[in-house]
Formats: sequence, structure tokens, C-alpha cells
Amino acid sequence: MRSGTDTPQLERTFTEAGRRAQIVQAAIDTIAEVGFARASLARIGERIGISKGLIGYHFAGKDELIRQAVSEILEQGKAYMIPRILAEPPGPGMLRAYIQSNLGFMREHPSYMLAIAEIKRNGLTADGRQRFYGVADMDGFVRELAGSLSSLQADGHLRMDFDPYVMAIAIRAAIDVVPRHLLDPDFDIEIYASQIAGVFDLATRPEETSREPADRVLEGTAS
Amino acid sequence: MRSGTDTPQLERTFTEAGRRAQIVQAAIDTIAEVGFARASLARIGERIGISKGLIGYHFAGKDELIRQAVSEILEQGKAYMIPRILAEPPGPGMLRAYIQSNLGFMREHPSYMLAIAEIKRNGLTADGRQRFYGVADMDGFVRELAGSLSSLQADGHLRMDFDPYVMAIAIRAAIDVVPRHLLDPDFDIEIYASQIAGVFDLATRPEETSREPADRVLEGTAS
DNA sequence: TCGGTCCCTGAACGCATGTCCAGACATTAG
DNA sequence: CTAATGTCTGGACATGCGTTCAGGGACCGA
Repeated sequence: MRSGTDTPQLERTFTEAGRRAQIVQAAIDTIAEVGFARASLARIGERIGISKGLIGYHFAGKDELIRQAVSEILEQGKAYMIPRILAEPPGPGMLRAYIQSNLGFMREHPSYMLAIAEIKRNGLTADGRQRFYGVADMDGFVRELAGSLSSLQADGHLRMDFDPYVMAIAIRAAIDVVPRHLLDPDFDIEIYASQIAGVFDLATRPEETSREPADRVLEGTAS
Repeated sequence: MRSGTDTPQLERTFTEAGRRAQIVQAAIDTIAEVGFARASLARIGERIGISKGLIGYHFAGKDELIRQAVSEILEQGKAYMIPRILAEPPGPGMLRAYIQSNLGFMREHPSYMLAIAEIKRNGLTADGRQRFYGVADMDGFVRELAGSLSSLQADGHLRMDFDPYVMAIAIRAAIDVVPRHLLDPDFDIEIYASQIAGVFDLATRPEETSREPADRVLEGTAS
């Protein structure tokens, strides 16, 4: 085995870098397609025409491969969302941008979201801990969001009478449930995104600014 | 094997009825404790001091055992929630009672909810279908709730400018996420229940009746 | 006592998995 | 040419799983 650590070290050759990326992509696609439980190394390799032994050559083990896949997805998600959120002035618009950009990323990369949902659900160790998140674990997202909500509250941009932690859990739940409905033909992620943004806008926007016509608030921006 | 069908037939002896109930309970507790993936028949049997062979004697297979566990949990949940919902007059109070009674059941039976969440997440077949729900599958809950919301809208008890299906998904998501936080010491299910009920009350209550003081709406009833 | 039914164990089986390894092949350096 | 290195395969191996089965007690009626 070449790279035994979790932190991606310098890749020696051009071939290795390409293979590693190819294998990570195959892992994501396979997990999204057949689920975590059935995404064996043999099946992942089969997708790109290599043996499972080769995966062991490029990665220390299955765990490192999964960690790389998670890292890849989270990096791309952050790169997509952060500029869209920071483009908003401080206030309720940032929460709307958070929800809309997260769901927009899901719409553009459904296999990423299906894969990471699978990994999150099936990657529990015996004591209930997550195995595949090091620095950026997904439950941390709730705390991050709760902190942001709390700051916006403190600055008077959101109403004060809700618990930021509770609200953050509910918002993340409304977002994280989406992968389960991506294959449902009755489910329209565009409508869902704008309406969910409207629900939490109503629940968090200070009352003095909530006098806009209701349809304006609930329909949201067309993105 | 004695009972090969899914519909529970008459149990022949007192011993068998007792054993079956004991095994179902052990399955629920084991799944809640170590997760679905690690809840093998051997481990389930170990909890009550029997061999895994005996499970195969009382149940047609692992699938039937899991189905019995799901059925048991859903029956108890419905028995808990339905009278509490029907006690409310038609209107926004019913939605509040739905949310509060569902979360109340979770509070009283955390292992039930952990177990059913595990089964729901890990009991997917190759083509993405659920394996363990026959008549009452859990995704049907979203449709049930959407139908109820739609009826309440039609009768003028809820505002018209939200999509019932979208709202139902968000409400179920906010409820179904709770098992993941039951072990978190920062998580207070009482506060969560009343605030979530308030969020969706705000989002669905017709505007002419939403002029109550905000704290009255958000704090909800103390149950 | 004898036979039958119920309850239960322990082992064997087939299957799928992740890891590990001996070796093949190609390319490059000396 | 020879040696070394990077890349890759195919198979062996141990593990854990659900299922199945032969058999052994316990109990009970005849």
C-alpha cells in the first residue's frame, strides 16, 4: 500500500493521482446507485474495469476510500454554497440563501447527495460514532448553522423567540431528507426549495419585516 | 419452522406466544443499541440467552422478525397518537397535536424510535424499495399527512398558499430526525416539540388567526 | 413403558465481504 | 542487458452472516 494516512499526501506519479480520483468517483457513483451495503470493493472496481486488489494498492483500505469520497463531496458543497450565502446582506436573506444553495447543490449533484446520505446512515461504528468524518463531520453542520442563527439573532436580524439549536435541527432535517425523495416523480426540488425557504423565513423573520404579501414570502426567489 | 406467513396466525401454545414476543422485544432493543447492521440473529439471541437457531424455529427468517418488530412499533405509535389528535377540534390544533403526540411517543419509547429509524434506513432492497413495510409503510405517512393537510386547507382551516406535500415532507423530516438526537445531552425533546409545533403553526395557520402574541404561538401548549 | 409433540442447541453449509500476497507485465535507469 | 520501480491481476484467507438440519431433552397422553 502506498498511502496509509488519512491526510492526502503528495501523490508520486501522474498515474496514481488519476487513478485515485477515478476510484473515488466510482465509489461515489456506486454507493449512490446500489447503496452502501452493496457497494463492495469488487463492484466499485468493476464499474471502471479494475480489480479490487488495485483499490487496496491505491488506498490503505475501504475506510480511507470512503473518507476521500466524503471529503470530495463536502469540499465541492462548501465551494458551491459559501459564495452564494456571503453574497447576501446580513439578515433573513442569508438563511434563505443557505437553504436554496444547499438544495441547489443537491439538484445539480444528486449522486453526491445520495452517496453521502448512504454513507452517513450506514457508516456508524459499534458505539454510535461516525467513522468517516474527521475534521468536518456532518453533525457539526447543525452546530455551525445554530451559531449563525444565534449571531443573526444577536444583531437583531432574526426574531428572538426561537431556540437557534432547535431551529437548526429542523432546517437541516428539511434539507437532509431530500435525498430520500430525489427518485420520487411527485417530488419537485425547485418547489420544495422555495417553499421550505418560505417556511423558515416565516418562522425566523422579525415581525416588523414580515408584512409583505404572503405569496411573496412563500414563493421565494426563483433562483 | 412454524409460522411462515407474514400475517400473524394463531399461535399454538402459550410458550410460543411468549417467546415470539420476547424475541421481537430483543430485536428492537438490539437494533436500537448497536444498529441494524450489527444486529445479527446471534446477537439478538444472546441478549435473552437463546441460540440463533431458536429464532429460526419461531420465525420464518430474519425478515419476518423485523416485520413483526416494525408492526409492533407502528401499532403502539398509532394507538398513542390517534386519540390525542382526534381530541382536537378541526383546525391548526390538530397539526399541533400530531406533532406533539408523535414526539411524545418518541420521548416515552426512545428505543422504539431508534430501532425503527435504523430499520427504515438500512432495510432498503437493491432497487431502493423498502423491504419491511407491507400495509403501512412509513413513507405512506407523508402521504397521509399531506392528505390531512389538504383537507384542512379545503375547509379553510389552514392557509392556502403552501403545497401540502412539501409541508408534509418537512414536518415528517423534523419529526423523524429526532432519534438521531436522542442521545445528545444538549437536546431537549420537550423544547423541541413545542418549538417545532410553533414553527409549522406559523407556517400553516391562516393569517386572520395568527394575531396572537408571538410567544403564545411559539411556546405552544405544555402538553 | 412407549410414542409423539414441543422446545431448543450446536454445528455445518453456502455466500459475500475486506484484506493480503505472490507474481506478471511494462517502463525506465544504470 | 540487467535491475529496479510502478502498476495491476487473480486467488487465497479469515470473518461474519442467515439458513438449515440432525439430534437431544422435556412433557404428556395412551
